[in-house]
Amino acid sequence: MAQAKHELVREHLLELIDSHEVGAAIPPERRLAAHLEVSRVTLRRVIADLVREGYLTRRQGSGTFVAAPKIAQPLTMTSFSEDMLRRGLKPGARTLCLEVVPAGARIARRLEISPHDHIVRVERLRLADDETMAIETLHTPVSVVPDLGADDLEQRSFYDLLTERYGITLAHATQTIEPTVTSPEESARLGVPDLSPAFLFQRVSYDAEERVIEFVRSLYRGDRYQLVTELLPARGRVGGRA
Amino acid sequence: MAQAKHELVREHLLELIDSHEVGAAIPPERRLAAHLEVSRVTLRRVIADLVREGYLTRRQGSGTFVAAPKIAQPLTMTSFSEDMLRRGLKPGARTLCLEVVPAGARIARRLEISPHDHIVRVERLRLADDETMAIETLHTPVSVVPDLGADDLEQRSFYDLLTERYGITLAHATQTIEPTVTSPEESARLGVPDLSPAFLFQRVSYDAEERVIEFVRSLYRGDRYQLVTELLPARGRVGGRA
DNA sequence: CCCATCCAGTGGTCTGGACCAAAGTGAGGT
DNA sequence: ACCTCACTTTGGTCCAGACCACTGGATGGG
Repeated sequence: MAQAKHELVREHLLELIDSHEVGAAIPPERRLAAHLEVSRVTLRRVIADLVREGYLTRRQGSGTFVAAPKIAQPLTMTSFSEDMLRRGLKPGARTLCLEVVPAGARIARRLEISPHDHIVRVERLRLADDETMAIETLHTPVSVVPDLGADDLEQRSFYDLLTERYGITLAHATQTIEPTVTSPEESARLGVPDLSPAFLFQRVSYDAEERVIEFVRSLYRGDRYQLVTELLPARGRVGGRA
Repeated sequence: MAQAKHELVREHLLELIDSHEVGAAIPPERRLAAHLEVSRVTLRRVIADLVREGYLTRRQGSGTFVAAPKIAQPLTMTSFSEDMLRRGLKPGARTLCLEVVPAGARIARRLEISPHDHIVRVERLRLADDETMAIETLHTPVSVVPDLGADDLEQRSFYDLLTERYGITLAHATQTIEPTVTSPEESARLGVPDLSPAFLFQRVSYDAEERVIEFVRSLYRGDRYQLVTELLPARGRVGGRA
C-alpha cells in the first residue's frame, strides 16, 4: 500500500530538519517541490503543519528555518515516567493495592459502563528520585484488561502494557486539573504536612474507537510539582458561539 | 484595505456555525465554494482550520457538521476576559491599587531590568458574573507603558491597551501553575474560607523582540475555577533533535 | 564612503480542475 | 420483509500555474 504523498513529504522534511542546525534555512519551497516531485500546494500544506507543531518557522521574503526545540512542551499526553524523565528525575512506582471490584455509580459514569460491571482498581505511589511524588488511582474495565496482575505494573508502564499485551493505543484524553489540599491519609502517604497544597488530576482516556479505557485520579504534591506551559497567542476570534 | 479572501470566508462560516444547531450539517464544499465565489481549495483551508479549532467535524462521504462547543479549550494565550466569556461568564475587574515603584530584586529579575528601575504595579480583582474569581497583580516596566492611568484599565483589557495605545503585541509567554492555599488577606478578598485551595499562576510575557513586557501573578479560587485540557498523543518522534 | 533605489528571490494567496475513497440511497432480487 | 449492489453525493488528495508582498543584497548616485 502506498502512503499518501504528504506523508512521504513529511518524513522527508523531518529528516531534513534533523540534519540541520537550529536556525538553518531549508531549501526554498519551489526547489523542494521540484526535488520531491510534488506540487507546491502539497508541500506547503506539510510545511504549514510542521510550522504549527513548532519544527519550523517561516519568514516571508527570507526563507524557512529550523526552529529551536520547545523547552517544555506542555500538555501532550505523556506517561508519568516520560514526564519525570523530562524533568530530569528517576521515575518509579509502588503498587499499594490491586483489586477487582464492581464499578459503582460514580466510576461507572466516567467509564461509560454499568455500575455492576467489574473494574480493575489499582492504587499506586508514583516516585521521583525515590521520593513520593503522587498518589495515583487507576480504574479500568476488566473487559479491557483481563488477567492483569499486580507484578505487571512494577516493571513497565501501564501504557506499554496496554499496547504490547492488549494491542490498545490511546487516541486522546480529557483531563481536569484542580487545586486541593491533602487529607490526613493522603498527607501520610505523600509524606507532607496535613492540608498541604496539591494538584488533583482526573483523566479519562479513549482509544481510537472512542471506547473509554481508563479513569485516573492523581494527586500530586504541590511542593515538588508544578506545571509549566509555553503560551502562544490565540489565533482567530474571541467572542461568539451561543 | 481588502481582507484576505480566507478571512472573509472564515467570518461567513463562523456565522453559519452560530446559526446552526450542534450536529447540523453545513452545505457541501462544492456548493459553499460556488456560493462564496472562492475555489474549493481556499474553502477547504478555512474549514480545516475550523475543524482543528473544534468548531466543525467532517465525515467523508457524509458531510461537515457543527461540533459541540468546547467546555474549556486549554492553554492558549487568552486574557481573563476571553477566558471567562468562553466559560459563559460575564467578566469584570476592579482595580484595587495602581502605583509606580522601584522594581526590587525579585520582580527585576523576572522583568530582566535593574532593581532600581521603576515599574507600574497594578492590583486588581477579577470578577466573573460579579463574583470575585481571582486576584491579579500586574508588573510592567514604566518604560513600556508611560502615562498609564488607573481608569485606563476599568474599561478595556490591558492587552487591548498594549496594542492600541502602545503598539505592542505579545508574541509568547511562559506560565507556571502551582497549587496553593489562600492567606487570611487573600481569603477575605476572594470571599472564601481561610486556607482554601487555589491556583497560583505566574506569567512572563514577551513581545516579538523578546522584550519582557509583563510579569503577572494571579491567584484563582479553586472552588470555582478548574483547568480542562484535551490531551493528544505526543506526536512523532520522541528522541532526536540535537 | 554612504545612502537610496531597484530587483531577484522568497514565502503568501488563490484558482479551476482532476481523480480517489467513504457513506448514504434506492432499485431490484430473494 | 430483507438483503445486495450499483449509483450518487460527500469529503480527501493532488496538481500546474498565476499573481501578490516582503526581504535582502546589488547597484549606482551623491
